[in-house]
Amino acid sequence: MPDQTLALDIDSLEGPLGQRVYTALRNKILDMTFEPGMVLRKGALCEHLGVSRSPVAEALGRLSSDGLVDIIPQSATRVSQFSVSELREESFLREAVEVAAVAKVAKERTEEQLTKLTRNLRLQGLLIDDQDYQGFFEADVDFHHMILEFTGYPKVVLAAGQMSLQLRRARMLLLPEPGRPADAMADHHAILNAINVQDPDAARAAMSAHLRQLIKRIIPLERQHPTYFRHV
Amino acid sequence: MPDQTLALDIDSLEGPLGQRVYTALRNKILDMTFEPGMVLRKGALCEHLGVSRSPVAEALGRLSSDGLVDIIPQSATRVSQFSVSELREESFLREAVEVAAVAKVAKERTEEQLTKLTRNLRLQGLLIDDQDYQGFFEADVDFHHMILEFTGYPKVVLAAGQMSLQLRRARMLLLPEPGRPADAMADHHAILNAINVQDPDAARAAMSAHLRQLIKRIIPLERQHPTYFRHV
DNA sequence: AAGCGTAAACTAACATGCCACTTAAAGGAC
DNA sequence: GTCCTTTAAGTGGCATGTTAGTTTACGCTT
Repeated sequence: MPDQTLALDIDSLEGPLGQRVYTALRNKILDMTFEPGMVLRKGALCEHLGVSRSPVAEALGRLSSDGLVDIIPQSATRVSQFSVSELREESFLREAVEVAAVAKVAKERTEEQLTKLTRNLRLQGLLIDDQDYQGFFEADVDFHHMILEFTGYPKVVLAAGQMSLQLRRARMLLLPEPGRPADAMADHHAILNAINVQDPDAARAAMSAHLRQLIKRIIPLERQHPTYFRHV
Repeated sequence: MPDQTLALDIDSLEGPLGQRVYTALRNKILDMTFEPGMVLRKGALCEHLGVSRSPVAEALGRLSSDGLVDIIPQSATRVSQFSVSELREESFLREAVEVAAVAKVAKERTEEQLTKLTRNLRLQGLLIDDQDYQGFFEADVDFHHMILEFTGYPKVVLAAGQMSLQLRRARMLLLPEPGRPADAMADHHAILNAINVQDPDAARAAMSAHLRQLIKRIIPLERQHPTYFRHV
């Protein structure tokens, strides 16, 4: 397939060029369109996007500090591969932050926040009934996002997203398993219940147990997609 | 004082120019040599450092994504000011990560790790006896750093440092208080004791209580240094 | 004297040229 | 056929020219 253009990076975004290039590349990497290990040729990117090397270099630099790209000094730059240890670390960090967040939300939750979470959980049930697993996935993401938001700490939301980028990317490789959405929803129910009765410790425990399911399912991916992983 | 050269940024560092400029500026900002609100003139920096605009622009870009400088789009770039809400958020994040870290360490600590922490705590006592508060400050930082390291998660150490940069900077404004080092050491003793007896919950509680002291002391700084704070 | 409009000075952002270094493949020697 | 050498392509890093936008300050008008 000599057509390596792999879908067009559109400049329908807004902001400075460097920002737009960064966002476009980031999205492609996070949704696994750009596969781990793929070489990013700077010249080709410049030509394909119709911009000069400056914004591309800036974007690649930021992606590098995000850990999404490995820059080999005078040689090449490629989409970073997964490493099990790195995914474990991100899982640890994500759990630390989300557990602390849910505890705070459980303590201070308002009725409105409770209503929104309850509504989301009911939606999850409907989507499972309809077997709309893509929709459930999005509702799942929303559920966690709402809890982070309800801390009232906008920077916490950003930090949580930033510190688990590899995890987010690896999650795209997970295949749908039969009973999984229902199990996840049961976890969510336990979390919401703890928030409802304002029991921070129960919320912590429920969130912790829930998040540990993800890394357990991600670890075996190394055997299924060996080329996506770095075997150090 | 027209001598705005404010101490020379030395190129005694190693690595690429951009990295050196970044590190030099970062250090100056973190140790409060460059005060919050100060305008960073790119041209002056280039001339003073004897480098071109490229590495300086790269360094400022990285500092901007670190939140240490504010770049006003086609106008100027200045050292970022503190904001109480931002400091609260960083304190929350730091507590989330360090509490999770100390719980893990308490569960899995080795004898060697215990020995190193114990040795550090004894050093803290000696430094307090000698009234070497600068030395105590460094031992304090080491103590927390060691706990993060002992998780075995190198990325956690980096993330913890990266997410509390403003906190680290604001801490420089704190004036030495008479009984404070002794109190801090008592907290450290409680933390170490929980690690010793491998009680994760006690370690969590002790670390949490300890870290909440810092933000309590930082909040009042807004009244003492109003020009350093952003009053949104 | 006060208010307004204009122009000059500064900036960030982007484009481009250059160089030193790494890498890999092509070609020659054995 | 194998090994070594060399050469060409690609890259990161730095310098510099150009452009567009913002701010400031000066001077003109009223």
